[in-house]
Amino acid sequence: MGVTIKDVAKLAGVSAGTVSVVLNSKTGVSEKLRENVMRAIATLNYHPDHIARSLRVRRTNTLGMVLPQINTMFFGQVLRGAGDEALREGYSIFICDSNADVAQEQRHLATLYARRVDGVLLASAEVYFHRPEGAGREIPIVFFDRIPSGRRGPAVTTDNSEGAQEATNHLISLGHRRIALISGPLSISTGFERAEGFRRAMGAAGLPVREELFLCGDYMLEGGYRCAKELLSLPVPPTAIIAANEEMTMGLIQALADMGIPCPERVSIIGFDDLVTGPNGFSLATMFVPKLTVVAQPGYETGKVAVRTLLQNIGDIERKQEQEEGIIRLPAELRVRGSTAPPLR
Amino acid sequence: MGVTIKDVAKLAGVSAGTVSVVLNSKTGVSEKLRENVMRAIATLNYHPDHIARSLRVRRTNTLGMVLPQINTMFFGQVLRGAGDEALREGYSIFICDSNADVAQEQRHLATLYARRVDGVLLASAEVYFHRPEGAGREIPIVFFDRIPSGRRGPAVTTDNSEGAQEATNHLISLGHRRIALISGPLSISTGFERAEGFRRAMGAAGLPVREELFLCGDYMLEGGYRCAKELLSLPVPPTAIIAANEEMTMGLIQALADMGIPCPERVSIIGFDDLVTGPNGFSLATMFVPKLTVVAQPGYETGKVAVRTLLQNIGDIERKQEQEEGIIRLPAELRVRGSTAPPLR
DNA sequence: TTGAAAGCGTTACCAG
DNA sequence: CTGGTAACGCTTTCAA
Repeated sequence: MGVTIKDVAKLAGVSAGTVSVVLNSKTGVSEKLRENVMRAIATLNYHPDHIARSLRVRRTNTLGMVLPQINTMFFGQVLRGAGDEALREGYSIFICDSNADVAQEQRHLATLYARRVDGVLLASAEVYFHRPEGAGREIPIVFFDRIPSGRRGPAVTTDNSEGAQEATNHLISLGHRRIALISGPLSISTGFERAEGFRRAMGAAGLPVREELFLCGDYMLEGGYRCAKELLSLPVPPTAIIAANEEMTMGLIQALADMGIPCPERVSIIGFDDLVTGPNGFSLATMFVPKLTVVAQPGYETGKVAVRTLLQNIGDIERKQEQEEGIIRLPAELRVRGSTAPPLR
Repeated sequence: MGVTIKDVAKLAGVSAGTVSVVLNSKTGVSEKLRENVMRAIATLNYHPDHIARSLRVRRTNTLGMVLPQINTMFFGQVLRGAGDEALREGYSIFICDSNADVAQEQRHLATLYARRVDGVLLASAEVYFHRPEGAGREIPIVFFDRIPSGRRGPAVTTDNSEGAQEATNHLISLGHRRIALISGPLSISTGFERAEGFRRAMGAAGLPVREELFLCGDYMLEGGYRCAKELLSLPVPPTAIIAANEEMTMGLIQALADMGIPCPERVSIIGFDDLVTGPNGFSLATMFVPKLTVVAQPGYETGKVAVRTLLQNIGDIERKQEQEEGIIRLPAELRVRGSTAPPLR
């Protein structure tokens, strides 16, 4: 069926090796020969077999990406950034949704390894990362968003601590003192760091972090909803609430609506992530009433930088150079909108 | 570096071919031999090379998916459905964002063909589809969401006409007569079909489709915004507006907000697509004020069915059977919420 | 039931 | 600068 390099060689009256040289090296071929070969390629409509090439050169120009949730706005942005950068560099990406499940993540990783991807982008469901069982070979990994302990390799994430601090400081400067955090799991790096930024800002302002105002959610909508209800049912409820990720922010808003608590009059809220959708960077946070004050994460940039870092490391390994191992923290940005206001009285 | 099938064979004291048989056929191997080989595999930590295997068997267990916009709620759902189904069947998916650009789509398709994917899932940016230039081989394609004319091969999409009819009928039954449509491009099948459903419902009710109330947008937020403003600035504005996709719905809502027009008091609105995010099927449409009445599309199911159909066709080709060529229309569902109400007076 | 050998479509090495 | 030949790691005949 398929037309191979040999067919081209035959038609052009040269050897297969020569065709390969024409195809792969810019130089070292007489102009006449090159034209000859190119014509044969065109008439036969030849397309090199990427699989055969991969087998031979031991490089697939393929990346694997596994993340805990494919259809959220944040990861949607990451996907775009990663895809754009990969395309630019001639790489394709296998995208795998682990469903935040460790077993599924392992399964995906095993598949990716078997497929000989050149590198992996990983937002791991695991708290402590061990390389996939029996990978055989070492494949460069770049962690993004959440960074498991025990990792080896570079990571790119948002400056979560700084972002949470800014959010908290904003509330403090508005005059809030009873500020609550619906935190993510402290076992996940982003959850821990955001909690830590919150604590630091509170501490710096001489405000106590009351136990009943510091609730750990699970990064899921339902958890955020539950925590919000708990907070708002307190004898003395908080005057401001920060939710530590996009889904819990929705839960929080729903709880407010269900309980009929006006925002920002009775309680100010800040979400994490700007709920950006579509290619033009439109924020859904502006469609809520009131418009949501948020800490925006640079999702697109995260994907882009993660791919760039991974490609860099792949290159370094080939050149047997030292690889990057550090954590790259992309800046978060507080976007003040209508959901935050000074507390009553 | 990597441990190969030969290493396993050597350790187990058999030939490479035998190891392959043990690995790939359930039967025809003595129990003792099998155990022997398996032990060798375990101790060596051997993992078959998927690339080499693909080259030999001329099948990659890989699918390509190209879509015009990766980070929208609708396609996010499709991605999940497709990914889940592919995983179940042992396939991996290359996901490619064409950015709704024909040239980029062609580029992606060429890459996918070179990589010898077993099949392609395509939400095409092209109105008239031609197979990618010089694909060499015929690869099965399943179209999803939008269906270009000139296609060959099956397609799965929402029952757009029916969905638009239901939406229109709902408004009519509420008493609306001046109903406007912010349509998608009529060159795109989904746009055309939704417009057609709208027309049909209006016709059946004996209502005219006024020219000034039938605007063609571009499926983008800005376009929806512009159309909405135009409609609402009319001397006699419509009492109800339907927007034909998710981004134009946002544009419509924004226009309403900017112009300070109360919904549903002064104008009722219906969006297309339910803005579902996350794994639990949570609809963002419920977070707007008022909650949005929408025509929901079964995005997850679309992805799932598309993959299933594609795999079916791949199998049929191998068995040299006739392949499916029809259009599968998944039902749309009207979800009535707060943004639709009877017109004033 | 098992082994040997011939490819799958490339690229890389080594002669000429 | 070009051609032949040997891999790459696997599966699949075909014999034994």
